[in-house]
Formats: sequence, structure tokens, C-alpha cells
Amino acid sequence: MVTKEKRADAQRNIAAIVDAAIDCLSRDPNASTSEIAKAAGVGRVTLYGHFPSRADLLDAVFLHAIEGGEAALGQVDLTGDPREALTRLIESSWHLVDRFRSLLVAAQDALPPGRIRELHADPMVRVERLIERGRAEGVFRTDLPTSWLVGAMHSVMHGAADEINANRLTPDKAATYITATVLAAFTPPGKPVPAS
Amino acid sequence: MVTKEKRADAQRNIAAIVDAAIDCLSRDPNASTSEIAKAAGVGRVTLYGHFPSRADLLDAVFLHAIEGGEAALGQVDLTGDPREALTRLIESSWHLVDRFRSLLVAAQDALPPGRIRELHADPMVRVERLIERGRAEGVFRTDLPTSWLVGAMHSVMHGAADEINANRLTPDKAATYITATVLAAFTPPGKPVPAS
DNA sequence: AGTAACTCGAACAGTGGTGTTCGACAAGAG
DNA sequence: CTCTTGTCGAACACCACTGTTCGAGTTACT
Repeated sequence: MVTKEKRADAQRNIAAIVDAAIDCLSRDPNASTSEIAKAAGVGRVTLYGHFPSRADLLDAVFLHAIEGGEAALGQVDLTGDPREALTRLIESSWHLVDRFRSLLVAAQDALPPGRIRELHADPMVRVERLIERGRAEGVFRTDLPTSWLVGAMHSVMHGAADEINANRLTPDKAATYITATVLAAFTPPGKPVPAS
Repeated sequence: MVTKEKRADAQRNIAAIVDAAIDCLSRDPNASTSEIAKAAGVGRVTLYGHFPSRADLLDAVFLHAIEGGEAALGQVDLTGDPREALTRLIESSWHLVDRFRSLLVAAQDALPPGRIRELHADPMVRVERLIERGRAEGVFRTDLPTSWLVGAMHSVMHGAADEINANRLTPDKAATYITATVLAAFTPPGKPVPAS
């Protein structure tokens, strides 16, 4: 270990700051460092002691969120019928998208361009693999690029979050609607859309 | 007319400001009033003379953009096969979404909540009508709410704009991908996805 | 117990925006 | 031609946020 071990209370505070930041930024992507520090029960100076700048903080927070999401998504069973596997994956992904949507906005204009996609790389390949397998088995369409299909799935989930935010959709129905829409969108031309 | 006629040069400047605002905000949603005034070839004071606050300016700009879009969309032929009509509508809508995407972001955190949806009302009903007709004719699915289908279509278009922005998609292919995806997503369960 | 690491609040400087005021000046309308 | 309306730049007050400094106090390691 090149970096010296931080003292116990310092580690505790860092964790508290990151947690508070996720909480605050989820409510308001423009939350100030003052708000976050206060929410963490910590002085603003302490925050800057651990994170040199707001951008550094956001990077750490985003990384933490991604790692948490990865852990959840890693437990999803992706074997068997690709359509059923995708349904399970959407069910899990959806909650993450819904929770961290606002945080993504905060990251978008604070982190250097490309950094977000870089951190999203691992979750991405999981979806890509599943889609590739579905295409090989003939249940997903091959007339559109895989990257487009991944993007479309993301778009629909983000759209659902917006609809909820506007009170035009209740959270309990979201997952059902999303899977119905995505499964249809992924169906190869000429083949029938699977019944829910 | 209750409001007195503005002088000719004032009207000219107002138009110039609105045009410049659309231009600047399309590049950067956080463009300042100084930038906009400069781009309009006008003093900052003049801008505030016509628009009491930044929010008022944004409202006017957004309204102007919507009206322009409405004019373009009004000329689209929505008769005949609903799927072909939807294809034509997407083709036209897509260019608008792509151009005004950034402006929407600017409006989102400057206009009061609900105001954006309020201004989008007219374009909305056009899409809703077409979808309703497609459902009645049995070519669009009825197992999901119309409002959800409208939202999904919007989401996919916005997603396409993001993909272009990240250099993962070229603008010429966008319309094709979007229509292929949306038409599949709108297909009733059990019925075959239309071939492109 | 002693020392190094950490925390805290208050205060400061710097930045970048919004909205206003002033007085001189230009341009359209009648 | 005259008068109203509009324009302009510079300067100002204001606000919210970022990031830093200071000195005094507190907490954890050994």
C-alpha cells in the first residue's frame, strides 16, 4: 500500500459524505457542497479535506453508485430463454436507473466527457452479451446494431422515470410497461411480438 | 389591441434576440444573457428591456420554437396506413427533437414545472390521435396506455440524439433506426413485426 | 500519555452569473 | 421637425457557489 491508512474517524466521515451526497444529489443534481456536508453531519472544510474539488467528489460518488449497482446486477440469472433473462435484467436495472437518474445529471456537467461512459463500461457489456446471445438464438432482431438496442433500452427506462416524475405513471407498473415495450422493440421483423 | 404597438426597430431586435437565443442555447443550455445579447448584436440592457427576466426570455424562446415546429408538423400527411403515417411523422419530428434537444434542457430548469408539458400539448395530441387511430384499426397495440406509447416514442428519439452526440450513431441512419424500433414497439402482442 | 491526524466554524477571496440605474444618444412615428 | 420610444455601455449591488486559510479544539492510534 503506497497510500497510508486513513484514520478510522476519517474513513467514517468519507463514507458519510458519499452517502449524503448520493442522497442530496438524487433530490437535486445541483446540490451544493454546503448542503452535502451538512447532510453528512460534517463541516464543509472536512469535505474539502477529503475531496479536493466538487468534481472529485462527484467522481467518487458516481463510482460508488456504479459499484453498488454492479453488485446487484451481478446476481441476476442471465441463463435460459433470452427474453425471460432480459425481463429479469430489466426488473433489476430499472430500480437503479430510477434511483440514480438525477445523480447522472449531476455527473454529466461536472465530469470530463467520456468519463461517464467509461464508468458504465462494465454494466454495458452485461447487457450486450445477453443481446448478442438472443440474436444468435434468433429471438432478437439483427437488422439494427447491438449498441442501438442497448441505447433504446436505456432510453425507455429513462423515459419511464420521467413519466413517473410527471405523475403520469405509477412506479409499480413501470417494470411491466418497460419490458413489454423493449421485448417488442427487440423482436425480429416478420416474427410475432411475444404476449406478456 | 390592449398592448401598444412596439416600434419597428424594437420588434426587429426582439426577433433577433429570440433567434440568437435559440442559436446559443442549442449549443449550450447554460448560455448567459450576455452571450445571447452579444450574439443578437444588441446590448444586454436592451434584452432586459424586452424580457424582464431570464425565465421570461426562455419562455418566449421555447414558445417560438414550438410554434415553428407545429407549422412543420402540420404539413405532414397523417392519412392512410397508420404505420406509414407514423413513419412520416417520425421523420419530421426527429429533426425538431435533434435541433431543440439542448434548448429543452435549458427550459427544464428555468421554467416552472408543468409549463413545458403545457406548451407541448398541441404537438402531443397530434401523435395521440394517430396512435388512437392505429389502435382502432388493429395495427397498434392496446395493452399499454396511449400516453405511455407517446412517451416511449419521445424517449427513443431523445436517445438517438444522445447517441449521435456520443459519436455512436450518424445522423443519416437515425430516422431509419427510430422508425424500425418504434414500429416494432407499437406492434400488438401476437402479431408480426412489420419488415422495413 | 503523547503525538500526529483529523475536525470545526468563521471568515476571506475569487468567480460568474442576474437584474438595475444612469445619462447620453439614435431612430422611428406623426 | 419634434417628441416619444428605444438603445447603449459602463457601473453598481447582489447573490450563490467554490475553494482556501487560520487557530483552536478533538479524536484516534501506539
